[in-house]
Amino acid sequence: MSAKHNQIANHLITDILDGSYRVGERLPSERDLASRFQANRGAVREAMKTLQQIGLADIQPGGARVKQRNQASLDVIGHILNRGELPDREVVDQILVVINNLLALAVEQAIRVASDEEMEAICAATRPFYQQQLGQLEHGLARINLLQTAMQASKNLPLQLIARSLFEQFAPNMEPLADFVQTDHTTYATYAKKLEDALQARNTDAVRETIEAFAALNRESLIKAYTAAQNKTNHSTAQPLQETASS
Amino acid sequence: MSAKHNQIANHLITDILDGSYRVGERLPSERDLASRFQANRGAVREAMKTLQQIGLADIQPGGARVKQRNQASLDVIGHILNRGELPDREVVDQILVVINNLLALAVEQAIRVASDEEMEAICAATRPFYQQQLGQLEHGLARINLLQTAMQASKNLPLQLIARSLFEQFAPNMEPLADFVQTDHTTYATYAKKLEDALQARNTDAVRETIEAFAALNRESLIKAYTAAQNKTNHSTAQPLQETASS
DNA sequence: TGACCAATTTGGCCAGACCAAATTTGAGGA
DNA sequence: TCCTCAAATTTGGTCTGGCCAAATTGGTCA
Repeated sequence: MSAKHNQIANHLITDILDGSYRVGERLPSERDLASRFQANRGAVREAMKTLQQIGLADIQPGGARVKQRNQASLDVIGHILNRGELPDREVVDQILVVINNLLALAVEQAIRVASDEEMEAICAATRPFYQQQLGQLEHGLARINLLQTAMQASKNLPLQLIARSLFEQFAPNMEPLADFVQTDHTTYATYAKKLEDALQARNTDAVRETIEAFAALNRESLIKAYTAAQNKTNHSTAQPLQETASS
Repeated sequence: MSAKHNQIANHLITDILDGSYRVGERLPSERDLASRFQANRGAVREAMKTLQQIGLADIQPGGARVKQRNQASLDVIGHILNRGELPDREVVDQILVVINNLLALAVEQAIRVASDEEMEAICAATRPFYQQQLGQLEHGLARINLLQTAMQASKNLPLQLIARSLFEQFAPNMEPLADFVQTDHTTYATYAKKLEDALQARNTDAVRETIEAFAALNRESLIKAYTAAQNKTNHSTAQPLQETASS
């Protein structure tokens, strides 16, 4: 379905991430790979370029060598999460930590530089949480909207780019867990109200505090989702239905 | 000197960033570009792939279209900073904000998860600032070292990747300003001592506070550096020497 | 005017080839 | 035996020219 060079790239990325090649080791030559994948060297070449820009390989005349994971680009995250049935718990947890912090920073910056209209937009984004009865899906969308609105208002380009890159790699890979996530809407509503108050008071400390509360909430539901998902996949290898698991 | 596809890519990136192509507009076809740059289509192809992965262009059968700046990858930052004689003040300021926040987060996480040895490593990284008489260059290296040590200790992969990507695009582009930066080593030393105390007490709030103080200091010296650099380039178009400019 | 279909354009891929740089290898010398 | 240095090979970078499928475009017909 996807382009051939993407198939090749994904294959190589998976291999590298799985540890099939050690750090510093030389990857097979382009000609070699071309024959292995039954592809033209040009296609392999583009795949290699992907690896290079993702930061997994350092490619020079003489050979391409595998780089260390923590020397890679932010764009590896998606591939790291993509391995296995469920995304790596630890990395997901780390991402949540970072995203929450970025959100806090965005709001903090917004308080400094945003216009009244933009601040109002953020406040408006908090209201659905306690003014409306949201379904699981709508709740997720509302959270995304809050994040985006805050990023917009921060007027900080690097911050926007980071949040966007991170989120776009994060979100699609959380799909396998989606059915097992059960958000505590009530507590969320309480915190949302608190957040709006803090925003309207332009109280940076209170904002950060509230967002950390959100973070704790998210982490908690994540842990539950993981245990639920793991139970499901252990009991039946077939399709997991949306049965509810309680603590 | 550089590879041909890089030349082409850089040319196109510059054009897009300069606004030669409007958002949504179609870029010239690969064959067209190939003849313009007197290059082979394969080389152009690789250049286009670079644009795509940087997130500046969306490339499909039928044509490649320019994307919005805030939809790009984090990797555009370097190219954005690279335009003009001096990097864009605003973006540099935004990057400093983000980096300082990431550093604070890293230390915060380190306090949570790092071993005593790793915490000690961070503390050790703060000492050169007040135990030794550092030159301008050594001072910069010490700051980099502090950042890296903290990132290491945070054990947060996404955080490490973000900080690394951002910093590696940031640092080389600050070269033109390097001669005009004069750091207040004394104040830096004071804050460094405070930071170490906060670290040893594992006091998250104090850490964040201190790092914000660092941020203010950096921003201040940045502003001075910019005014000095601009005066220099205005007065003589030739090589700027390391003359000292005071407020 | 608006919907539909063919011709053209465009990206994706392929085959085979040449060059320069890096690596590997092997021969000669200490 | 071990080291050194040059030749041979490997490898990435580029080129020419061509075919295919999808997207765009333009013209035609209702």
